Amino acid sequence: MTKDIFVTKLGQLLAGWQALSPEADCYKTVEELPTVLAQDVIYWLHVDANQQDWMRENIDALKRRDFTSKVIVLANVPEQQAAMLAFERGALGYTHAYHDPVVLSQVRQAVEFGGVWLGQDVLRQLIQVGRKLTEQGAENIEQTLKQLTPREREVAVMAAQGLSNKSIASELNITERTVKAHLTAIFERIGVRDRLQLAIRINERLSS
Amino acid sequence: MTKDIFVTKLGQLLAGWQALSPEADCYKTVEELPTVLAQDVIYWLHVDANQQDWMRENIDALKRRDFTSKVIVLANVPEQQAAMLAFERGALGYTHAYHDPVVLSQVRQAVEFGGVWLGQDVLRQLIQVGRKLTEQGAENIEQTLKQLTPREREVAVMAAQGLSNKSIASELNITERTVKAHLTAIFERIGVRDRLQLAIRINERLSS
DNA sequence: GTGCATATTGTACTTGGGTACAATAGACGA
DNA sequence: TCGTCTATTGTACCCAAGTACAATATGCAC
Repeated sequence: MTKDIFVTKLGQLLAGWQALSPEADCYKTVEELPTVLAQDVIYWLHVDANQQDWMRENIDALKRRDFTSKVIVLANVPEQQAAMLAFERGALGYTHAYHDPVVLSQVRQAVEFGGVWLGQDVLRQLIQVGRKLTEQGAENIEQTLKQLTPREREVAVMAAQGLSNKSIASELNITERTVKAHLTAIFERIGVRDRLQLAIRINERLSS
Repeated sequence: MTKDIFVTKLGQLLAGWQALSPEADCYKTVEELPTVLAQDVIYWLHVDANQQDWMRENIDALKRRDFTSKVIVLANVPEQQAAMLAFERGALGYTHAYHDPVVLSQVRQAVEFGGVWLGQDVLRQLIQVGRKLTEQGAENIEQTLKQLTPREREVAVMAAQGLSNKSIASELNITERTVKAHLTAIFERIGVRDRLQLAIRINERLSS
């Protein structure tokens, strides 16, 4: 059975949380947590407004302890910004701290079964910006880079990041001349005329 | 009580779906659906591999009928691409068609309670690309460009698009020398050393 | 009127990027 | 074995980009 562990500065469970999980443990900080824990644990991290740094650090700490641990963030004041930060650091859920136990149970189950939980607004925002990048991005870039040999790919990416031929050369332990040779081949293959065009083409949607 | 309506080319419910919702209706196409329906409906759209167009059209059709309708996509072969397309069109869930009824029930509840459901991999991809755009993106670029004079902004953007000094000059009806002067000022102000760095900086997060 | 910011242009110079000729060597499949 | 692909390097050359000296004109705030 999955165990719930709450981390909240309050030092005790909110009524809703207790209803959700009567036998849950509760700690004030991540540091207080015992080093050895059961396998199946869901951590509920309670976060006040304007504590994004604290949240991030604590998620990181939990992930360090056990990379597979499942973390759900309970926000007093849910914000898209914070939500995305949370998910980026590896949280699997982000929801309102004062939600109905029914909803919280919902969130927990989603996470328990390997899914994630987030509000529609958060998702919507992610979708809008995310899709273009993945659709044209990943795909097109891959398509573009796939035309190149492995070595050329290295050079192409480095050049696109703004490195000089000299830097690339010393990075790859080859001469500047060789870098130039690769670049000439790259330009030809990709169909651009110089490294600036290459950078634009590659960075266009790569920003992953 | 929420009603489940399945749309699948199979013409009948899979065993798992039946277990999930014994009294669910089932249609072969969206067109077959009766025009008037109960309020609380969750549509399950069953999609084969390589049918993204079909999926998109059907989600759109369901949304047209009732903008608030909740759509969950059941994919025979789940793909991130398709998942993001689905969410973009307004779907609230995307999962494997042959998942265990327990999981499906999970998905349904999440959607029923106003959440969404998606796999970790999909989310992860969205987060990575999405966050930067929203956080640093538009904002930082504006911040960067705001340091420049109007004329410099024009030049900066054109240079970042890969235009040569000569092109920019003729485009703006000024001499190449003037373009260079602007660029020198731009580099100084922005804190980059050449037009490639400028392009990277500007294109970095502009793609929104 | 005196500064200050903006926009414009000139000449001369340095330098990094890119191309045009190359050549050499290893890996690998037909 | 022979040809093709990949990776490497050399010399010489051209040119766009950028800098180092500038100067000039306009508009606006104090």
